[in-house]
Amino acid sequence: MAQEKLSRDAWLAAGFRSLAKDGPKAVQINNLAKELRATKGSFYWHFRDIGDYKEAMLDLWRTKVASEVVEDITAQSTHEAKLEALFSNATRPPPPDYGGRKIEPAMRAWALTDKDVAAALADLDALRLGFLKALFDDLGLEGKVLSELAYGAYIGLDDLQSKERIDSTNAFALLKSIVLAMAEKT
Amino acid sequence: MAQEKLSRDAWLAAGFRSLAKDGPKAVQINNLAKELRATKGSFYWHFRDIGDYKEAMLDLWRTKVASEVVEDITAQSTHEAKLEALFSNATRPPPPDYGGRKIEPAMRAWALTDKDVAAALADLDALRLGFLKALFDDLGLEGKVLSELAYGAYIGLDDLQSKERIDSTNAFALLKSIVLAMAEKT
DNA sequence: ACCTGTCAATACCCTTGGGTATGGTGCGAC
DNA sequence: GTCGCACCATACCCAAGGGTATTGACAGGT
Repeated sequence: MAQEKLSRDAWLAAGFRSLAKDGPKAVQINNLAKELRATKGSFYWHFRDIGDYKEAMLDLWRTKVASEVVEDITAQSTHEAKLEALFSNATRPPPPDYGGRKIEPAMRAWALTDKDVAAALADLDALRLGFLKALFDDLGLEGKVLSELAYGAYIGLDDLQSKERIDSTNAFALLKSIVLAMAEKT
Repeated sequence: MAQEKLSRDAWLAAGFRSLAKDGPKAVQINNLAKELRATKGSFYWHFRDIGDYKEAMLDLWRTKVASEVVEDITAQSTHEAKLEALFSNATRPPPPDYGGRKIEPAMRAWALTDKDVAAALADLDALRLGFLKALFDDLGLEGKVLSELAYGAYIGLDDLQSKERIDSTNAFALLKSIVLAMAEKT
């Protein structure tokens, strides 16, 4: 954490760590600088202002962290493999450098007070919900309502897990078995 | 909203409205005063400082809004009626004066940056999870994991509903039918 | 050796928000 | 009517945080 030259990515990673650790209001220039043992001088070299920084965080999050679940699953061929990939992805947290498991609840919290974050999150939600709906529809199930339930459970369990000492693997396994049982009926 | 004399409760209600509408960082003295067409003079008459105010909000929320679901359900006698009350409670939002449906996601967001809110929320989570577990256990189901899944879905759907244009009633109905089907198997 | 571009430290300014002190205003009690 | 208290407005102070300007350190190329 104490290196000679700081990079844009180093500042962004510090932002994700702080966001995951202490919530949206910890994403402050002075705070990040202290984390990196640097000063604002470096920050304002790499970023025009804090809006620019936020934008960069959202871009990085959208592409590198959040959306790759979809790509992971579309890579699979059979429906069973897709479901498998879906639930294993739901269980596996993002890399720690991008905030780990706490990053998404923190982003959703941030969206409450920041319109840009809210917009990015709305895009992601629509993407994931549409994707889930299509996946469940292909299985002959009621995609719309089932996708909402599943995604809701995903969000809520992530939030619960980030606050209380709860492991969501069992809950996801239960949900998976439920979906499988429903799919077999058709 | 423009009345002669302000009461402690009026300030608190304004806090809940602001919290639900614009997130945790909208709960500021000047902002609340503007909402109530008053000034800080009134605030500091009714409350010692902002910590005192937060404490009062949490107390009110804990007792009047959040916990009454549990009481609502324990009032029922049969298991079926309890389940019915559970899911109808999950669908019905809190009164608008206490922030309506958006209040709980906002509280969970607030918990990320405020230790007192986090503590209150942890209590509530433990209460509800324990309650759900007991209820499902009584039905002969795997209470622990099922309660986590159900509560996770509750939290997530609430959050989704507060951000995107989604109605959670169908998802809850589906979850309810799933629980009923599992209960019949025993 | 020197110049140039990259990167960062320091010292500021300005706005915002919590907090305080003090001075009103209305109204019931006597 | 005037005293006293509940209630609130006004004018401040202070710390924090975003933003800017200036200066300095170091490297690579010539």
